[in-house]
Amino acid sequence: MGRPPCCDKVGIKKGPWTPEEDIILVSYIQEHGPGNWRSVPTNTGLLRCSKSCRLRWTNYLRPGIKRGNFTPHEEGMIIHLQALLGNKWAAIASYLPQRTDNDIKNYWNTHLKKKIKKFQSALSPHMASDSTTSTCTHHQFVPRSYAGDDHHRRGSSFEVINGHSSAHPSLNSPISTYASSTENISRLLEGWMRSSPKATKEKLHQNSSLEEGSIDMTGNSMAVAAVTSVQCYRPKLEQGGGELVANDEFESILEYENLNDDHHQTTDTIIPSDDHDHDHDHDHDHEMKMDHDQKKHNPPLSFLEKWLLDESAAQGEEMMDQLSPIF
DNA sequence: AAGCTCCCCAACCGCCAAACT
DNA sequence: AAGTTTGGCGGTTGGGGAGCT
Repeated sequence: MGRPPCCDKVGIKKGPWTPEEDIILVSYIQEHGPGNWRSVPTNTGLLRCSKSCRLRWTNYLRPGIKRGNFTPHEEGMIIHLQALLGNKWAAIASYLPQRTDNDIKNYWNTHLKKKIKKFQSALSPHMASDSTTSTCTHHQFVPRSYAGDDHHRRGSSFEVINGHSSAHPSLNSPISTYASSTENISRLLEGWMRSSPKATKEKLHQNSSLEEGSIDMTGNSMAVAAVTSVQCYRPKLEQGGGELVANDEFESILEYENLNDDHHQTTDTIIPSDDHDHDHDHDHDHEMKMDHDQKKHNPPLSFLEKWLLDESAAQGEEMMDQLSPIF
């Protein structure tokens, strides 16, 4: 009955991933694409459970990921979106294409929560009780409690277009994806080499499957395959967006959304059917296709999405300006 | 230099809906 | 239809680096 077990519990390695493991995983995914995580440990020989492989890929190795150095713009967006959506990190991450939900969650817990609390304390001591259910000082958005709200909690922040999972809108651009993939692994190895040159040398000798050529794979040749396996997705507001308790401004936007629901195409219908049979020989045609593909994978944002991004950018920066003297 | 504390973040854990047989 | 596993999510933890004494 049911599926076979994803992996045996005995002999499963835990803890930090080594560069060797990363390279094996990335190479495998570049060849086979993300998904079917159950078969990854078996096929790669990695002594990791499928879940660990998936997490490593989505949170660290996946192309297009930017790490650290959150800009004021991003900070503002996170604050804004957290106030709007609550601790829906996956949903928030869908509006910050280069960031993972884990990264945003960490940044919120380690930096922003404190900042907000401090800010609220400065404004009014009684407001600072719980920043996770906080109100945004600019918009007064009060998200309902998401705890126990399974329908809302399990809502996907991505609309799957091509039937693949592990989606992220950052994958909309194959070119940047290519660069980022190379960057991520190179950076990883660079750090590893720098931190322990001796250990690196020893490890390379120990692992016969990792000849120097394998390391070179982190360069262009390695990432080439990644381009072909890139999947395209777009962020989508969760169905439960209407449940938000909002101020007048926001309610009017929701009304606008509702009014336009009948006229809006869904994500599924907005994507034109596959037209790869067309002639792409000429450069012009190619450019046209590139443009078309970009539009196809980045359909126009809904009014709410546009508003959110615009407002987040503007208000976020404004908010950070106000916050800066306090910190 | 050594010891201590604090902080950050990668990775794990547990839960749940969906998928699968 | 029922039982089992996967994939995805949010919460939490602990190793290690940074800063302080």
